[in-house]
Amino acid sequence: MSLPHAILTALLEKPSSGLELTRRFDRSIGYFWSATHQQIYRELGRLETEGYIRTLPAEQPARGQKKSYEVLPAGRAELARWTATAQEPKPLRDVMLLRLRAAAVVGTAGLEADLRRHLELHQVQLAEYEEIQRRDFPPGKDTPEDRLRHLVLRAGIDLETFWTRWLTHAIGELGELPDR
Amino acid sequence: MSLPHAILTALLEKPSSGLELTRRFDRSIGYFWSATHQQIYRELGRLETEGYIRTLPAEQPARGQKKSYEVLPAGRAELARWTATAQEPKPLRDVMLLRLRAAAVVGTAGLEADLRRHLELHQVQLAEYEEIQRRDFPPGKDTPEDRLRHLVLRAGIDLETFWTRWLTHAIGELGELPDR
DNA sequence: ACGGGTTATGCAACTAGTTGCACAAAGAGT
DNA sequence: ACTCTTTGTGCAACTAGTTGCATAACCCGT
Repeated sequence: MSLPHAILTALLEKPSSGLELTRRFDRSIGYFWSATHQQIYRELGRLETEGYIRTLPAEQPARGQKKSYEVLPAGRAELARWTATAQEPKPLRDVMLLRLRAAAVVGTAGLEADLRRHLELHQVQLAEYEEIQRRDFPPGKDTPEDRLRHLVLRAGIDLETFWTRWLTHAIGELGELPDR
Repeated sequence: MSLPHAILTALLEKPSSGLELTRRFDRSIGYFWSATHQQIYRELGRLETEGYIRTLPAEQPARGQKKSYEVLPAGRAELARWTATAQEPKPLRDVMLLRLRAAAVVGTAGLEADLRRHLELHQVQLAEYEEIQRRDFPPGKDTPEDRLRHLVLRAGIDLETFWTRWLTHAIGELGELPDR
């Protein structure tokens, strides 16, 4: 149950409309907590009725009818509470690993092509993260906020590095196996 | 939609009853695809009506009434088809990363303790994987099946290694930050 | 033979996330 | 003026996973 908290975080970083949030959930926050616009609109509605957020007084009343939201004190308190609450790490759940395990019993036919495709996707993602790191975290930037956000980015970089290495290794192993 | 395929894989490795499957989903397969017994029983029912598995002719008819299932040819074919089908990697979704990002706006109070707790959990998991590696994959074992399963285990080991390193680093960074 | 734990199976309700579609307004091209 | 695309908002239905509970049999000590 973390989507509301992801939205509160995003809105605290910058008050936004539903669509703006959707855009930011396609990058930035979305890199580790993705959400579709439908989820976001639904959740904005809930957060509003719970008194955690409110619509910003519209500058142009109902013209292009873009509704912007901001976080209320209760919302900030709830986010702080949630952040400090212990949570269980959710167990790994990965389809590719399952497919490899299945391949051990039904054969590896068709697997290698998709391993290569995934490798490329992860390489692209890694490059994107590294670009963000260059752009947003040059040596000087280290306010506490920067450090925390950089930490999160580094997790992304290290994870993508892990996947590219592992997939490269897996493709190598698969090549040595007799086809079945 | 991978649970049925996880079950087919498990049943091909060894025909089992619902409870035996549940046990194996607490280790082994469960390390990368977890499931509760309720999910498993429900799915066994579906797989049976679809003609992918069948109950083994009971040795003692309805005594302790333990029902064992085995995979039918159609089930094996379906698993092979699924294994060869390209799939999109699902985007990362991690609560701890989200909490760090939230901490950048509402403060880090209460975070460090849970980071330490997670570090310990990941260290335990890593040790468990390494034990399995020692036990199940000594140098000689390298039939194709072994190599594939070892590959999966290594992904687990490398992932846990990543998390322990990253969490250690994160705890260090947090220590340097002024409390808020 | 009786109460208490363990083994084994399963239903029902709930929650979170996904998919598919709908609709209205604004701007852009003809 | 009039279709066409884009922007922005949102509902409804579906799917997968989780939680809570129910049931029955067997096993064990008293």
